[in-house]
Amino acid sequence: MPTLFQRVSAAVKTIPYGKVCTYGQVALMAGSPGAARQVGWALASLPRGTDVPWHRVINTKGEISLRGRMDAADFQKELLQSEGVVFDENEKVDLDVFRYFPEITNHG
DNA sequence: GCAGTGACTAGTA
DNA sequence: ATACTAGCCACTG
Repeated sequence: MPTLFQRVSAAVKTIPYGKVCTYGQVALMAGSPGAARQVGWALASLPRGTDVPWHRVINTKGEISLRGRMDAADFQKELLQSEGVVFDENEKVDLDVFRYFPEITNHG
């Protein structure tokens, strides 16, 4: 059984280019619905230059949630914009357009 | 084991 | 819309 860190990493890697996902959604993908906080912990624990597209993970409000890491938040925003993600004047993402659901169903 | 903390989320006022 | 509260799970001291 891989660690949460590994599961989160794998889940985030499934987010395609130009799409974003919420912490809760990633937690669900990782097999721990409700463990959105742990997703943040796992992403914060990611190394620099990782293969994990951590920047495609935002909160349920469509905002970049990085607390105490505004520099990283700006970096994430730039990365997303680089992928074609558009931000509101409030620096929010239109989740209705960008939120990505990788066939998360309970019947499987 | 207990208490504190955290890149979260949903509910209530 | 903002502020406060409760729940969540894993790491750290």
